Amino acid sequence: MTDSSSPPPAPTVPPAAPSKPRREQIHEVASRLFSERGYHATSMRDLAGQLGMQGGSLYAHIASKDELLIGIVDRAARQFDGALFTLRGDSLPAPEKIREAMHRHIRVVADNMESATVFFHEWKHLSPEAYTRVTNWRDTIDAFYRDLVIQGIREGSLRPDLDPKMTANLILSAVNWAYTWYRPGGSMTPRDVAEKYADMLLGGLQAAPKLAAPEQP
Amino acid sequence: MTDSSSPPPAPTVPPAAPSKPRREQIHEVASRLFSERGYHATSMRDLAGQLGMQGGSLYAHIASKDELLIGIVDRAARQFDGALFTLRGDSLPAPEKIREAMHRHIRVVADNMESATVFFHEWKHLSPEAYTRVTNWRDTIDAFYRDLVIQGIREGSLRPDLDPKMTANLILSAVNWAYTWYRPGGSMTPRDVAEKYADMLLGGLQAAPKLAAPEQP
DNA sequence: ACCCACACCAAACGCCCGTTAGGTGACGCG
DNA sequence: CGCGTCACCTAACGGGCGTTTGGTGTGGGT
Repeated sequence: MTDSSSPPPAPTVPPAAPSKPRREQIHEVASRLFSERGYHATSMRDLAGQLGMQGGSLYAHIASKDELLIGIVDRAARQFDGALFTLRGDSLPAPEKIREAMHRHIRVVADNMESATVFFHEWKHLSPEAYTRVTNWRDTIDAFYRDLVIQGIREGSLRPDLDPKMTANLILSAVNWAYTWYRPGGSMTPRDVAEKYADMLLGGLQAAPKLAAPEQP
Repeated sequence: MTDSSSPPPAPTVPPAAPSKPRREQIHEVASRLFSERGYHATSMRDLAGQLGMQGGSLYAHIASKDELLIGIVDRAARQFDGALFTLRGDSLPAPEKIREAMHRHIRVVADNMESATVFFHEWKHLSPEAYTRVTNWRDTIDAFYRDLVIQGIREGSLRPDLDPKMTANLILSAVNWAYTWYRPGGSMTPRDVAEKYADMLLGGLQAAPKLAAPEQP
């Protein structure tokens, strides 16, 4: 912006500037429609109609309907990845790490309700390669939480009788299921949800932890 | 199976015996296909093919594809209802009641994996009346768990600082999400899953609850 | 023997699907 | 002005969809 000596920056054909807005608009609207109605119940003409164009015109910007789905699901997976895997290096005790992981996980869901919903509902309809890619990726997320529990048991911060697989399942149930009920406009932030969930999960629901003593004052 | 002492029960035209096996077969295969591929990705010709017949022949037994979906979803809802609402009267303390409810809930999911999957995935595609019916029904399930938590707080068996809505959400996350990972042939029975989940939820994941030494000895 | 209900088939209906092909107007550059 | 590019449109393609219609063979009842 400050240089006045150079010529206008190649206005003829931007050589490597494929970041046009229209393609992103299509992906955004597709996320919304796929999450609201489902992949197979959304037609390309529906999608085009929401963008004020005809069905066939979409193909000037995208290659196919499958490609749209793959793009949305991959994007969601990358969001989870980016949020969670920076935690691997941290040296927090396991309970804090679980709390933080739940917070980030729920935040990704909350900030990407539409693509997260598509991710959880439509991954079965991906093309075979994308399908196995997503399946393998999910296994690494499972392993992430499982390892986190194992670490906690080893360091003594988590109960030693925990089943790591089932504990990871329980944590994942809590954070994933949020896509069915969380509403971004509501009164709870993702942090609120994560804090409440982590408090309940780590501390337990029961009132008296183990008061073996007679409770006469 | 019916009765062996009475004469053959009106063999000419069973006047009100619509419980033919074929209709049930169709519903069963439809449950399987809808749960595996999704409602919109399953065609009536697919369904008929699995039963060794032509697409049009289905309509001698059923009225429409929508009716099939409604039947499957309603059946699943009735299973949950029958399992949970007999608990309303019981006078157990809340932790036992939560444990038992989770057990029954997970057992319904495990014993009806296919229709439960259809229920959780395809309820958005129901006809408007069935849609609102299912939505309202889900609210009553939410309320059931919420009331259960409120009861526990009142009677002092659950932590007084619990948010009943969020606690019910957490319990429902655990038991509902089971449809995504539970496999009936595996090593865990629904009871095993429910016991582990209830232990973790009620008792908490953390090792040392809070070594009771707030006062100086 | 007749009859009729039954379970199913073969073919078609109208409609919508994802996708492609060719055309049209606007715009910026030489 | 001429040219190319871009975003989009109109129209169509082949095919699959849910569903309907008019048979056809079979088997038990009278």
